[in-house]
Amino acid sequence: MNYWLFKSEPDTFSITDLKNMPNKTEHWDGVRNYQARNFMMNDMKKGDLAFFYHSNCKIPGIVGVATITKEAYPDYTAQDPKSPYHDPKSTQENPRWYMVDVKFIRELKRTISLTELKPLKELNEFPLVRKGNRLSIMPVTKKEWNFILGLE
DNA sequence: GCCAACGTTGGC
DNA sequence: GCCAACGTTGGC
Repeated sequence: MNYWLFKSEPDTFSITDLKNMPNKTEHWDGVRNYQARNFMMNDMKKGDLAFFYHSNCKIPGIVGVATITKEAYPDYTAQDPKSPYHDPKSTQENPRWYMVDVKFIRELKRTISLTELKPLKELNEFPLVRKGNRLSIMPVTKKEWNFILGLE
């Protein structure tokens, strides 16, 4: 099993929004970055666990845990001209972008903030705390996963 | 709102 | 295939 971190802007889609979805599940559309897409397509499996991270907000940090319930399939918003995620280069025959389904598991008892995570030497290799990191989906090692949950 | 860091685009 | 220009991300 693999571990992941998903970034989301709470103003757009928060952990609470995920919890309130029917079946507490939502398709993770709008990923338009090849590295993040490749993680989904190549390595993400049903049953994998993921941190839910709030970005671009007052206190950026990890706020919850989710799981993958459906493996990569074409992101249809890329073919929808009305969608903000529309990509004219993506077609039905040759979809450029993919998404997975993500299900809410739980909220953390508290937000584990980016500020708190940054100086921890156990997380030196964790992409999230690296300067200039912009990945919206990133892998988390088992060690990092357990370490971070231990901070809760 | 600023801006550094980064990814993507497209001309050559 | 290089790289400048541009757009976006996301912390602060």
